[in-house]
Amino acid sequence: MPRPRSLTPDQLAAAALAVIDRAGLPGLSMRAVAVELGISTMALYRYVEDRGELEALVVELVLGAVDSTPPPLTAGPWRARVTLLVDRMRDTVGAHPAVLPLTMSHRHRSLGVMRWGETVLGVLHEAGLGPEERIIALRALLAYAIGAVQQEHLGALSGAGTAAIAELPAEEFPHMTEAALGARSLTPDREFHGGLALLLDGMGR
Amino acid sequence: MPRPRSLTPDQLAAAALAVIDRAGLPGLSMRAVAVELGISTMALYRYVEDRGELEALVVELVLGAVDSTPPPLTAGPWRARVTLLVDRMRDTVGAHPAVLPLTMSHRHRSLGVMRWGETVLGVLHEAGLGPEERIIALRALLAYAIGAVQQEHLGALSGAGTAAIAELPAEEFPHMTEAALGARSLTPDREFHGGLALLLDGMGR
DNA sequence: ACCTGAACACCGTTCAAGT
DNA sequence: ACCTGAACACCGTTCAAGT
Repeated sequence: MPRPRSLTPDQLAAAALAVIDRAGLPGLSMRAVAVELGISTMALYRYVEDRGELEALVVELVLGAVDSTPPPLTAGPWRARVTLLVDRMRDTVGAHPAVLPLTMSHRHRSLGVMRWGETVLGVLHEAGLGPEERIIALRALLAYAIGAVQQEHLGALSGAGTAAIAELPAEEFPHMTEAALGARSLTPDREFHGGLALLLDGMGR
Repeated sequence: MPRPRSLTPDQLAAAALAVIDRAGLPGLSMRAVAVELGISTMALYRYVEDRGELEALVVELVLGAVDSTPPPLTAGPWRARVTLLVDRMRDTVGAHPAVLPLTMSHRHRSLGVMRWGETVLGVLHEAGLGPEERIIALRALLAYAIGAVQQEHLGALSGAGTAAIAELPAEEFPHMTEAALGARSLTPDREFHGGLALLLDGMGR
């Protein structure tokens, strides 16, 4: 229905993302985005069917920014290259954690993510994984990356949550309290790469 | 601030969950929950500070339902027992996928999840993992389970997304299109357990 | 003192009234 | 034909008016 005029979808999404970065996800509204763009609220509907479509544009903008350049062979063995790719995805999503809930309400079919997946599959292919192994590995890597970013930014068991866990009754939660103590020195980065290493170990056989 | 009267937090949460299950997350409103309970809208504020607190109660209700009973030793080796526990978490979250976005906006400190984590750590302990290995493993399992459920229910690369991937230009996405073909016969269950097996393999060394 | 309905300040979206 | 502001039907929450 939109008969665009002077604004590109990317400009719309960038304006919405600016609103989100400034005022958080609750601050996102059609009116706020219109003000950000200096147009009337209703003018937004020239470009977008409804609010959901605007949200989808934001998701595309954020996820589409992931770097899918194939890591050079000089980056090391395939494990190192997959790690580099997964790190890029983590950084991409982690750059705008407030957008995370939107990725869940919009079945994104981001070309950027597709290209990233293509690159990952290529490395896994070189690593000698079979066809089905590659799919399972790719999806597991993506599931882990997304879940880990979520936990890191809003989860119960990581980061700030650790302190709360340490205060659980030790009689009922002996392992949890002990784990919380051990986690004091565990940075989010080491935690993320530790879990990723488990996945990569599993792929190596 | 609430000076509860006749309703328990669980009853509030159950009413809100009923609304969500019937009308979806967008259908959740203070007014709708009040109607569900047969009380005035403002009476809700006797039990709850604001809408966010009500949402948190829903998250607690859903996640708290996870079965944390230690799997009997007869359930098999530790891998099988961890798998059983992770499956339970997957089933718990998967039972109300519409609630998933709420788990992201509310740092849940669910006792149920804590108990589940305690049980998982116990099995990992018996499996011979060291203290830090156990934390990393637990968090990786949780990240994977959450991310996988999300992908399964709303993600881009799984389920219905596969068809769209198969239609990508094969020249630019040779691996993706091939993977989509191979994924035709890959059920969500096998996919989930395939990825989980990768993690477990990594823990086994 | 307690409860609650009207009211307020928002929201997404419709639509008629302007050009 | 195009654009847009008022209006509508919601929303969460405040608060004064009722008991």
